Amino acid sequence: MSLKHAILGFLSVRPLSGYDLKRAFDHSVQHFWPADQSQIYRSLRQIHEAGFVEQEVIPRDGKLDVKIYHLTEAGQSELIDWLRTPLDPQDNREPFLIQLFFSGLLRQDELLALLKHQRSQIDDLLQLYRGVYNASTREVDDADFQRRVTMSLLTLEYGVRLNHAYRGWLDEVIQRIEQGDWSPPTWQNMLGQGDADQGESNDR
Amino acid sequence: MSLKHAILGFLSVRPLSGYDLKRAFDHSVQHFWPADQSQIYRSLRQIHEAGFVEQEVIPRDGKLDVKIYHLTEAGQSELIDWLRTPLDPQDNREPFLIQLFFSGLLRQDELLALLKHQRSQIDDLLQLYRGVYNASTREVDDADFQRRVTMSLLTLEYGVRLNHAYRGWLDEVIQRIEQGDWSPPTWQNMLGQGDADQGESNDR
DNA sequence: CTATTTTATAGGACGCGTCCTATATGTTAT
DNA sequence: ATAACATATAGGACGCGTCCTATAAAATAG
Repeated sequence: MSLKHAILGFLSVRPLSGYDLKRAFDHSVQHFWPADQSQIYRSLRQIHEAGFVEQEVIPRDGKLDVKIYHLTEAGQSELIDWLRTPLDPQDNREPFLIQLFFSGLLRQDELLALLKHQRSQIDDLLQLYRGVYNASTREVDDADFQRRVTMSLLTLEYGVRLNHAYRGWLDEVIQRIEQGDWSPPTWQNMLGQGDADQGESNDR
Repeated sequence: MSLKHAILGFLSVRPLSGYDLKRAFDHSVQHFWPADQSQIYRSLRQIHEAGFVEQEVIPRDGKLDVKIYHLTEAGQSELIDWLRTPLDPQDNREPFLIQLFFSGLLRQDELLALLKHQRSQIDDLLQLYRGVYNASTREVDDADFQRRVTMSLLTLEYGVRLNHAYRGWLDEVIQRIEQGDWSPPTWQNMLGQGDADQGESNDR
């Protein structure tokens, strides 16, 4: 259900067409929420039917009309309601884990090739993130815009942190398998290398 | 496409019914690949039509037949082929990031409440994982079984590592927002607190 | 000058996943 | 004794997402 709300989020800044929205997605949240063009238009239609946006139709001779979507009050409050709603965390299906889980059917060198390929993929992603970071830290204007840039960087940081952790895990798995170490990891091992923090300070 | 291959994976160990498969999923890979009962049966039908499994039909008076699925040679090689195929990493859509991204419409205390709720959810998950870990380290029999337990623990370790990183990131975001610090994080910040490793050793 | 890209919207087909419901019997809880 | 759960399979409806295709004109690249 997040795509519709992300659209409302963008429209809360200023009115946009479906095409504008596609670009907005591609330029800001694409890293953690890629949006399909078709899906945007379909969602827009549903959002419109629900009364969360109004269409400003701009005719173009011969071609299909351009439709600029304006957030209504109902849309604004729907968005804010959703923003306030705690979501339960997603189960992040990672197909690679299925491969690893059933990799008993592979030879050790095949498994290692798979793991190393995965690691290089993560490295590529991490480098891509770094590029995004470098690009985004160049222009900072007013305070409101600054806040938005920071938000953007926080979500980017999420991506970097998680992929960095992924990379670290892959490294250790590769090391263990290369050394033929099939002993089960300890819980301390699981939390990360030198980390002695037990995380027993749940303040809630 | 991973569900079908996961099913083939389970069937490569021993023939199972749809019902058995559902239990197998729930007891071993549920943490990173929850499987819907209906979806399992549907996939089983498709896998059967593709010739990757054979049905052993066991009639039950009045009730629907029990069908035990046996992996065929075609199925075995399909599985091994897939296991050898490098997959590109998934984009892990995390709805919470959308909320954070558009949280400019919330008051600071509302944002903090959201963040802390998320953190407690992660803590719950982490504790659940710890329970799974404790349960799985109790029984270790033969060497082949040991290998499977270790595989299981490696995937669990993946979950622990990533959620641990998630938690750490949340903690820092909470801290920054509580201190009203809206300055953009540095790249060093992004890679994790005291971590000076630049990860420039891409051997591929 | 031609080919591609950009601007702009939208439908079709299909895959995967979730939730709900139906059917039917035996076995445990309360 | 009755309610709930386990065993076992399967269809319907629906949502979200992806990929492909159509249409059409202007702008830009080679």
